[in-house]
Amino acid sequence: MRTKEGNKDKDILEAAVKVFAEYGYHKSKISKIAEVANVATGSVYVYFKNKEDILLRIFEELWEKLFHEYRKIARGKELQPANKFDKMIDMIFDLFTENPALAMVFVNEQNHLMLTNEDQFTKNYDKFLDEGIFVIKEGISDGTFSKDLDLAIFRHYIFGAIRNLLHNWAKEPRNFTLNNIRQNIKYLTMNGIKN
Amino acid sequence: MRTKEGNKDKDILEAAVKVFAEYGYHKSKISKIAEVANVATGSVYVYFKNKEDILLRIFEELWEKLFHEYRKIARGKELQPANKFDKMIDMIFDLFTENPALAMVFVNEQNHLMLTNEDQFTKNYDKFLDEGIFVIKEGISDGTFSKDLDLAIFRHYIFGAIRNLLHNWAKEPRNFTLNNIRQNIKYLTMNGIKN
Amino acid sequence: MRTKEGNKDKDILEAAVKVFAEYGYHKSKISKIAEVANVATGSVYVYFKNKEDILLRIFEELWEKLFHEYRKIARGKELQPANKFDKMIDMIFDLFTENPALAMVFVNEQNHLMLTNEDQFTKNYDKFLDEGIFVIKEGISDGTFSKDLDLAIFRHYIFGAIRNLLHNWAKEPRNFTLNNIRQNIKYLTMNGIKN
Amino acid sequence: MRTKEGNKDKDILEAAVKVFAEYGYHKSKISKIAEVANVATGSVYVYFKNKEDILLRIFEELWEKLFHEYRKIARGKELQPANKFDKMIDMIFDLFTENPALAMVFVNEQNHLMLTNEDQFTKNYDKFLDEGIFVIKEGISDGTFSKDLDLAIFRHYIFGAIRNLLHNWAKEPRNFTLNNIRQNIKYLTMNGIKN
DNA sequence: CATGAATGAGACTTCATTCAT
DNA sequence: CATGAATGAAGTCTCATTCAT
Repeated sequence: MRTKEGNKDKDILEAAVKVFAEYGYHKSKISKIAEVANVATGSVYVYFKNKEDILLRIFEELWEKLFHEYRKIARGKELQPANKFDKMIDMIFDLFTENPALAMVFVNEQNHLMLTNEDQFTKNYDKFLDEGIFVIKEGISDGTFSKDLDLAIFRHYIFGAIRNLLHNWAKEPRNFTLNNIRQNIKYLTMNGIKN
Repeated sequence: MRTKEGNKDKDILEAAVKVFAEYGYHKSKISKIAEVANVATGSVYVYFKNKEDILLRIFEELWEKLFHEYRKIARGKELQPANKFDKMIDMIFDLFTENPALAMVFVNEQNHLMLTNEDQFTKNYDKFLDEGIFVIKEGISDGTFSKDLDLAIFRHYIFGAIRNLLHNWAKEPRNFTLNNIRQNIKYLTMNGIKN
Repeated sequence: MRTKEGNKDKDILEAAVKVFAEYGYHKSKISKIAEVANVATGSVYVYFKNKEDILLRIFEELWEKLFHEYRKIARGKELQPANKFDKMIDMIFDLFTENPALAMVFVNEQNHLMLTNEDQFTKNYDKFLDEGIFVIKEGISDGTFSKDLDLAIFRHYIFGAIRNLLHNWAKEPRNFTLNNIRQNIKYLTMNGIKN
Repeated sequence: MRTKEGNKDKDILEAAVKVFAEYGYHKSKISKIAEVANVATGSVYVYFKNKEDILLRIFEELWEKLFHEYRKIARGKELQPANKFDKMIDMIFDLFTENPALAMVFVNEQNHLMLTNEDQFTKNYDKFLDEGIFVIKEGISDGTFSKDLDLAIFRHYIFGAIRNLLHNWAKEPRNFTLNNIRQNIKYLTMNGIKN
């Protein structure tokens, strides 16, 4: 047994991602998560208030990360809007390439959180999407993107498209090259929105 | 004997859509569905094998309907591919406009079914998407749509985009006009794929 | 379909014997009994008060029959006690040979009835056994059987032995010849009790 | 952590014997067993897979015990076959004298297990009976017992007789002296089989 | 009488959560 | 902090029984 330096916190979170990805949130047992994390069942409750709290933390860390990366890209001065958008697509794909299980959870368990923690959840989700929209607006201003775009709609459009492709990829990775997916998304979306 | 008055069958299905939409599949109790359907708890089991069977039947009826409509559109001789595509978007939006709860279930509970009934589920899902793809291929042949499209990817792209928009609309209908959503989808996608 | 002249009463009883024999009382469903009897579920309740009542009637008819046959043998003037005893063994074996399913029910479901209908049940059971004991007493009087016998015990002894053999035979008829069983019982018991 | 105080394992088993004896297997509720065992309902499922598993374990422990005792008697060198047989009768009576409820379960719930777990059940049951038959064979060899005995039949004969007497005694102990029962069984059977 | 759809009480079992050590 | 045995609330499903036709 490798000795852990006490990152039980993180171990549990990682285990939970794996387990949620495989069985879905509701069919995932705390005892299974604990087992995968190499931790006693009771220990889970030392670090997390309850089962839902685990899911919440998974998303929080995810939004946090996504938001910061997106913000960095969005507020950068060097790139053009089209390139920023391009980079944003890349960013999200890179993240989930490293952790397909995370993609599954990200895609499938959002609804559960929205049903019970709507406010807290939406806030983070919106902050992240807003950074994307920031870039689109920039592009509209400088004439790169069409000014007919309804941004409130576009944000869900692009997010839904990506989410669904990630889901299908994570479920059956051999059906698609992730790189191929990302190229197609860029192509389809760019054509869709450019002026 | 006590003869069937009305269609308890259908009543239960409709009640289930409402309840699943509101609470999500796992937090929906059979007793609640029965209550909404105005039926005794046990009666649910006269018509459905178990809880999952209800969900399965909801989707089956949905795929059935979607598939037939799509097939009719796809195989028609009068319309151009672009118009067929247009009509397909309309069709799906009309369906869910009439029944927002169905949209919620459609969007959120797919994953659960795929986890447990993958084969049966995927078959119907694929048949439906194939009809859409049929039209895209037609459009590629006659030069309407770009031949660079990767159809395996596009099908998930467009489906994901629509699904997510429907979800967000069904959750908070006042945020969007459905009509607006559909126009934007058509615009974005058409631009994205046209030659 | 053969037209029944309305012996639903008997049809149900016969079906119940078959079903109880195969599944045991508790796992037997009324609907299954009705199906085997070629009758609607509800009709069962036209003829029987409830499930237990069916079992009760099966035993009642059985005791009735056994009691009368035994009484006839016991009170006859021609035979010697040893021959009467012999005939009694034959009688019971003949009955169950014709209807192995009845043997199964007879053997296995007695306890259930005793638990809930003790008085009613015991009365009939005792009346039947008493006729057997009557013969034994006769044999003791005339010196055929040992006067050391405790009749209260012997009645359960011989009945248990027969019951268990019938059970094992009914379950796997090819393991034993019924005739062989009956000869052995006679031999063992006769030796056991004779003076 | 909460450590095991005492043997909940055993407590539940003992409680189950009492409850099964009183109500019969099917009418016994897990909650009742838990209550008698002074344990929470859920705890039962920490130690046993399900209700049937409890019954199975009761019988397993019983066969185990009976088999070992019988084997010890059967394979001993000091006693004569007739004395071994005698001791075997004693042994079984001593066991159930200490625990009448066990006798009830032993007698009444066998059939349920045979219906669903036939193989596993029969194996242990047969092993136990075989030791008894071993002694009978020994007695036939040395001329103590009649060589006309059909052993396959005799085993069920004697077992059924004992079972039924135990049942009737356990149900109404004041009707019989156990000692009286055992003497009569020995007498009847010995006479029945001796040469 | 006959029917079989409808009922709803009831029991098994699961599993998130607690808590004594 | 860590543990995992213990808990008990809660929900699915079964099926004997009823009853409107």
